[in-house]
Amino acid sequence: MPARKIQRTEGRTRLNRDRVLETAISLADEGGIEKLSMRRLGEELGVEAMSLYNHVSNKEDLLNGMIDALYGEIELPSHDDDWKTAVRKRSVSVRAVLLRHPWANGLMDSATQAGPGTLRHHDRVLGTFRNGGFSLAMTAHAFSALDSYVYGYAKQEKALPFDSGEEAAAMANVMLAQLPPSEYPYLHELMSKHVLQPGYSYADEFTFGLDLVLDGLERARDSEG
Amino acid sequence: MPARKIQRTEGRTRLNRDRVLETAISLADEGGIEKLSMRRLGEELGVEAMSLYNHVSNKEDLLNGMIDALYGEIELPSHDDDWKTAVRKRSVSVRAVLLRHPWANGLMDSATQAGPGTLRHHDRVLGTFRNGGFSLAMTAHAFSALDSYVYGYAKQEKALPFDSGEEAAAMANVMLAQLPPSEYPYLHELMSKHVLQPGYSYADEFTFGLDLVLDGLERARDSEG
DNA sequence: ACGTCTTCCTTACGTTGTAAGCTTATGATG
DNA sequence: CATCATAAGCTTACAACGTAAGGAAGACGT
Repeated sequence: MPARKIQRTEGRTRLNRDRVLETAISLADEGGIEKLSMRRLGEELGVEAMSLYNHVSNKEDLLNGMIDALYGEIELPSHDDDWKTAVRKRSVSVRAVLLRHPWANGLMDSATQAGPGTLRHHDRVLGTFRNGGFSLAMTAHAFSALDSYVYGYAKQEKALPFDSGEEAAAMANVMLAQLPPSEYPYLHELMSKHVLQPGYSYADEFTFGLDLVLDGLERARDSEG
Repeated sequence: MPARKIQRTEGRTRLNRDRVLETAISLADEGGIEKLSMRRLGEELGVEAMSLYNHVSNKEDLLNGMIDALYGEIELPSHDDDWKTAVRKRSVSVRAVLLRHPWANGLMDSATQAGPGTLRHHDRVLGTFRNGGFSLAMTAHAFSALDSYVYGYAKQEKALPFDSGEEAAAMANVMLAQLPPSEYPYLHELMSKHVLQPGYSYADEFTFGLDLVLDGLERARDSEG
């Protein structure tokens, strides 16, 4: 069947793992993770679904690979900065990546196997704390506390039905109208007198908590026996 | 067909939304969220899958209902405690609930519609901050920072392949052996000299970060203009 | 040119959520 | 008690899913 040969020669590149992962990521970016099926992914790559299994052992492996690829997008902490600004920049970058790929955070729960990108990233963050004068135990504390906050924030941010902007404000107004003020007085107060106020944006909460954690870590490091 | 009537009379209770939600929760607790299908849930309740749709509008509604039911398990902040211990107890309770139902955290991303249990819970937490002397803006900060940490921690805790115990230590040893020390020196150090040390338990990291956040919030409240 | 190995395709199976339409049980009204 | 509307349950069916099994076609070392 020469038709195939022509097609190949006309620029249809061969499949490989990276191309599969890349396409899977942009497919998930566009339509959400639930739109990513092996069949649709194959279609996008001009290939039958089963052909993907030559480069990925199953769907779980595909998802793990996508997560690991994403860790490569995160800006690693720089050696030129002091620990605090280095770690801070990294954290801002984590949030940016999770905003760009909203499906990723939920996927990391099921991602059992850490890939090389993930390990490299973690190693550099740990190193930044160690070289910043943190003891081993305090480094463990810091790593846990910081990333709990960062990933937790990203999770909340995604779950929230509002952040800012016209459309979101309209949505928040509808929510507020359905909220009995007598039953939920504090929620009502927060929504009407704060969230719906002009200039509010949930995105701004990120740096507050981030600096709170970073300052707390610095204090904990300094007051360590 | 009298067989059915007898069966009913013999204690086969009628279906209702609460019973559906309860059973779905315990099914997810036992076999993980991926084992929860409408067919299996029906089977567990002695009913065909389609019958569930009389009490739940679709699977998403079922999952939303499960989440809202779980919020009812969380210990609400008590009015008898000062804000810090009240909120602290609540946070410990959140973590306990998420440990009891490991599938819940990942589900909360997709839970668009907040139910009455969820709203009630949030309202009480907000009220605790307000009555603890937090301004409206600072309450928003506090709520965001604290819950980001708490839910983020629970997420990490579940994703981690180790925490403590014999079995986990064996797992960690295998991981360590596969970790090239030259490429990941800090990870290697942390694992061998800290995580694998007797007495280590990742669970202990929770209170460190929790108190760090709470102390930070107190300081922020006091230094507010 | 030939044999081997990889990549891709075809077909098929069991499982999923749920739409459509039917039957049976329940509870109010005559 | 008889009747009848409404709610609750069952049956069947469909499209989409992940992937096992095996065949065909291309790439590549010799």
